[in-house]
Amino acid sequence: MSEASSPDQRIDELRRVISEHDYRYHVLDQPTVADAEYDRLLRELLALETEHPELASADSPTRTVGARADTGFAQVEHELPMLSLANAFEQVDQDDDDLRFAELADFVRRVERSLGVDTPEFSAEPKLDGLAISLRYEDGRFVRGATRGDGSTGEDVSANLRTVRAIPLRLRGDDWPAVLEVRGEIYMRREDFLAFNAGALERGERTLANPRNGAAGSLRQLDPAVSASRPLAFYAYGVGVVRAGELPERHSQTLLKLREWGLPICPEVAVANGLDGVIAYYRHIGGKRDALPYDIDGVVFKVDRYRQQETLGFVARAPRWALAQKFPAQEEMTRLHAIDIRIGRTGAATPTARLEPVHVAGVTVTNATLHNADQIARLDVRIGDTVIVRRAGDVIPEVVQVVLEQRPPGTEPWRMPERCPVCQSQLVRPEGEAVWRCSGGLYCPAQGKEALFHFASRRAMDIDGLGERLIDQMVELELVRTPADLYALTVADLLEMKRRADERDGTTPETVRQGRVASKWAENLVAAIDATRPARLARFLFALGILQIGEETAKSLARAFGRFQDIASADAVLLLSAPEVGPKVAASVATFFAQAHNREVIDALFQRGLHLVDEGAPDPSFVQALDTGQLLVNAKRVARSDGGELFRGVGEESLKALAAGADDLTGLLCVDVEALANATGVSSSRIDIVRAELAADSPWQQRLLAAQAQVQALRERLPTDDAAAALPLAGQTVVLTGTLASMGRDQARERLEALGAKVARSVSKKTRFVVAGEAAGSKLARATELGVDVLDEAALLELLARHG
DNA sequence: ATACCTCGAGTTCG
DNA sequence: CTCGAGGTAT
Repeated sequence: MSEASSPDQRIDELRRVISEHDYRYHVLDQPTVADAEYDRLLRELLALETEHPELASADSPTRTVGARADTGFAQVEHELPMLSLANAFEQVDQDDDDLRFAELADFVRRVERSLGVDTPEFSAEPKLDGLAISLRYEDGRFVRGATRGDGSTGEDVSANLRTVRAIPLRLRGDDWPAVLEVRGEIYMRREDFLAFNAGALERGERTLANPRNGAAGSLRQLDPAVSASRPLAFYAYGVGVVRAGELPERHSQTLLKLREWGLPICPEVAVANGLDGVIAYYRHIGGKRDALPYDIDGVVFKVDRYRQQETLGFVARAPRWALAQKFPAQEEMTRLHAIDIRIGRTGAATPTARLEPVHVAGVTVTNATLHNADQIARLDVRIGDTVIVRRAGDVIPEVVQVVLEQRPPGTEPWRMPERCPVCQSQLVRPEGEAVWRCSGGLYCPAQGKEALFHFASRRAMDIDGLGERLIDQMVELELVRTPADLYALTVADLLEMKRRADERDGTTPETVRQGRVASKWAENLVAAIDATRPARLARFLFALGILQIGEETAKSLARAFGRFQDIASADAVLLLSAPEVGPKVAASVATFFAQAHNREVIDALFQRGLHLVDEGAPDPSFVQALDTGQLLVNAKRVARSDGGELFRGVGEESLKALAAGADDLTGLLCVDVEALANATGVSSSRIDIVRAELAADSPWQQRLLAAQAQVQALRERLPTDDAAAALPLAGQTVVLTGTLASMGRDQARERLEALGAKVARSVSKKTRFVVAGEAAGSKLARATELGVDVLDEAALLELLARHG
């Protein structure tokens, strides 16, 4: 590169070199210069062009941004319409390939029959999730680019397309047709999309919803400078109008030609033979879908030979020689019609989006959770919005984002209603919590129903046949209000209820019209309820639906106390010492049993024959830890969580030392301060504080004395012989994942728990081992990652057998 | 105080 | 499965 060259020579040379680098980067995917060097060349060219405006050129690789379009885009009629492809969907839940790919198989068979060919050849390529465009080249120069529009008329977005580096402004070589229309897809690489959004977030600008929207939105910018700032990419996948004889005989060869001319072609394109070939290709691309640097929504198959394409022709507007085989979509856009409030068992008010039905990942989605009011505010979801719905990870649909461009005018931010939609009670949000709750409690039918449903559910009392519909009817016809009412039901009650429900709904079942009465279901239900009368303590505790008490905590309480009555009457100060129980949980339990209406329901249950079959002795280590010192410590924690303060300035160590020095509470109240101070090393001023707060008829004195009596009662119930052999898996945490052939997960869990193991839900480094069945997923991966032992089903069975 | 680790609770569709 | 929050270990 000579220093002496004139500006126009240097400009020519730079343009040539930069174009070559663009080609190597975008088409060959083999860059030969570092980004910095490329940028330097580009800057030099830009400087020269600015300095010598007379040497400017529309197809300079600087892609100097064109003028802003004020009035929108000109309409462009496509000389040859841009086709839409027939879509085929994989039938999920089908093992047989012929059924899974029924539409694809039909397509291939139709092609075979029409052509009289045995194994037709298809050009196969991924279907990029972007925006289809058409580029027009005249004498090798880019003259115009347009969106697909409705297929026959699109919008002229030439100025924006000129800023896309992957689109050549001049074709390479010299054997191109005088007029060439290239069809292809504008898209955004995932990586570029993420980087762009990260940058936008930093600059406080609006982020793009997803790569597809990013590509489409960027092209429709009136100001090309905005397009230029977006990381757009392009792949060509076909041609529009060309004169006969100017192209090869096959589509796949045309793509190679386009590549020679400098147009980027997706490297995944291939030729597939017959049905087996196209299915294999679909699988191949599906398998590397996540590894591809861009989003795709399927693959496209086109009959490769143009001659054969002509024979097949068109149906309506879709070619009979091409088919798009779609992957199950992971994200879709749809309209949000309304936001409903659901009231859960605990009164939690959960907003739910009611959506225009849309296919996502193989199912039709009509509802999606919005979690809570904060989430709605964060997304700024409004009624009437177009939203993007995703089935994340597994199954549960969620609203990911609002498409602001499509927001109808006149919308307002959504607000949580003031009253419960079911019982009209005030909705309140406890301080520091994210959820709003209906304050109606059991008065609220929604909460009552949910409480009943929970009571009857499989993991609680497991009342077979008592489902949501039946509970709805029972509550609405005022047959049942609380779980206790279930145990008073008779077959006659149920039949009467059914009759009234049918009457109310105006439905008369076939059996009634025939003058018969179907009563089997009612007999079964009464029997199912009766079967739950002998109940297990932990399940019953869980079934009561105490806030914060799930299965695990219920088990922990059951094990620690051994007897229902001792839990129901326990002070929070005792509860706090049970494993996994802290101040919040302890308060929740104590409050529940302090409520008169809860006690009434429980009494009624016992009166109607419910009894606990597995009550036993309390857990020795739990009871032993509950000495006077621990009671004082617990009292201090309980007081603090109530927002108060007890034994201010006296630490836990000091409290324990004092209790130890004074034997018990009574001793602590009577003993000589000086002597105690000497014996324990706790300052007499601290002892005074403790004693002042435990003064006669102070509430805490009453309470702690009662608590001490409760502990004493537990002590008396401790097992006399300590021969209770240690369980083989005591203290070990294990995790189950995947499907076991020989037993259900619940059964495996019970058997492991019977050996003393704790069966947790997630894997951590504290997990002793993971049992991995068939189709184990992320938990197995995590176990491997953390180096946790993994047992297969055979090893589990062996372990269970070894320990009886 | 902080960093895990678990649990509780709510969730959709067929 | 995910989120939030409670509990415990450090």
